[in-house]
Amino acid sequence: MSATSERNNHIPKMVVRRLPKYLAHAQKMRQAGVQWISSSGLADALGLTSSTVRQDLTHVDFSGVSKRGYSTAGLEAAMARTLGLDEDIRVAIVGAGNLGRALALHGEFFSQGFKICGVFDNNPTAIGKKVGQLVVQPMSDLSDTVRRERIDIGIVAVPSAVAQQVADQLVFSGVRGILNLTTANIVAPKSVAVVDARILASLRELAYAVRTLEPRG
Amino acid sequence: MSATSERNNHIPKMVVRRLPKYLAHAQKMRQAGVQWISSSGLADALGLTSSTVRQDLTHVDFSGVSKRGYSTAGLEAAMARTLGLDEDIRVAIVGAGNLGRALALHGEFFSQGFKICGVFDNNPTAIGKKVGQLVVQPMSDLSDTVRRERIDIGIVAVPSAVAQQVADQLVFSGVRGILNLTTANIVAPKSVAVVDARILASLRELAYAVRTLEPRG
DNA sequence: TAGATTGTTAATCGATTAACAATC
DNA sequence: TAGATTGTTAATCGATTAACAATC
Repeated sequence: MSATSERNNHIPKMVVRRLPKYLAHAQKMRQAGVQWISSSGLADALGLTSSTVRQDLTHVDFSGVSKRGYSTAGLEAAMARTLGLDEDIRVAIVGAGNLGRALALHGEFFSQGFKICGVFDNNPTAIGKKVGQLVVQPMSDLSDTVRRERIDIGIVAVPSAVAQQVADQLVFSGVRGILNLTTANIVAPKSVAVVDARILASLRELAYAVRTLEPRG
Repeated sequence: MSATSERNNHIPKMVVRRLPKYLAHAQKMRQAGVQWISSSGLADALGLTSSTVRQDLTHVDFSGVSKRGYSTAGLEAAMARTLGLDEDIRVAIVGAGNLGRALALHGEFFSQGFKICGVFDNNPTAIGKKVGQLVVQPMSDLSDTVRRERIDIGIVAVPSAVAQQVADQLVFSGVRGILNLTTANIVAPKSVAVVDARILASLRELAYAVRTLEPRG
């Protein structure tokens, strides 16, 4: 099966969620000078089984080598290619509060192929202020900037109460994916992908786990 | 089955992940003055099926009412109780960079029962600076503060390269849960729960979705 | 009462694991 | 070659959905 057809085929949701983990680990290993990693090496590092790893990698246009395992550089490249990270992904952040600014300034995104191309806010006191190299723009500029800068993804970093409204504006402006940092549930047309960052939900999950684990000694 | 035994029983992982969503929606509805919500109302709002909603709620010590549905206030309380949010959860943030500071200042956590009790960093230029009401403490203070302040959860907001090392210090200090904001995979003993916030992984998931959705027109 | 909605059981679907032949 | 490790098939496990009797 060719790379193209494999890439267009459906990859199961749970597999797509793990691909970024393989990418991060392959990158780390390669940078540490490690050239080969086995399915069980990956499994141990990521808390999976070697079976899951091998099964997952069948969905990707990349093969291991008997007796040696997977080339770290090859795996890294294959993951990046499959996830669509071989070209830069252009991102806009809506909301210039603490969280929005922190993400805009978070260097790791740059080094991982995400390019922050605009920061937007409706608050007059925020508009015009600098965030790193960028200047906070009013929401009325959103559509024009998304089109001009060919922005793919919008990050919603506003209060939950206005999250849906901001998402609607992002959809209208033509973004193709939305990262939701709020607790609100965002509804979007099927042509726009929505992923929840779930920071507060993760803390709540932890609160549950903390109470459920063996009781405090 | 009593509340206690139900709470101690295993709740499936996917169900625990959805409980925070029910909580957020029930809270929003109650605040909007809505008293009752049906399983299909919840399903529509959260992108689930009504079957999943009813099935999920069987794991919780709370019942709906025929013909009316679920009381928003009762649902909110049951979710908070089940997740262990009926008392405050005490949190420490390690890493006083952009992301760590943003989370420390993020008001929503306070209003949702998470109390930030300490911010730590190893960088001499960060130590002693104020973050909201708190003063950034050196890492050498971590253990004492975790014990004195009875901190339950540590948030890892440091560069990925030192994430495991920081997690080890948190485990040693006695936290019972870790929220990992880095791309590193954190390994901890079974007695400490680890949840990944997956911000970069979420962006990567979106990058995949964006390329896979109908091609750009 | 009649009708809407829950709680529960059974069926389906998808993800994970186990096992092993093929490979280098 | 011998042995380690992949790729793949089949079995198991868990999550979701469908269907409907019980309920108010």
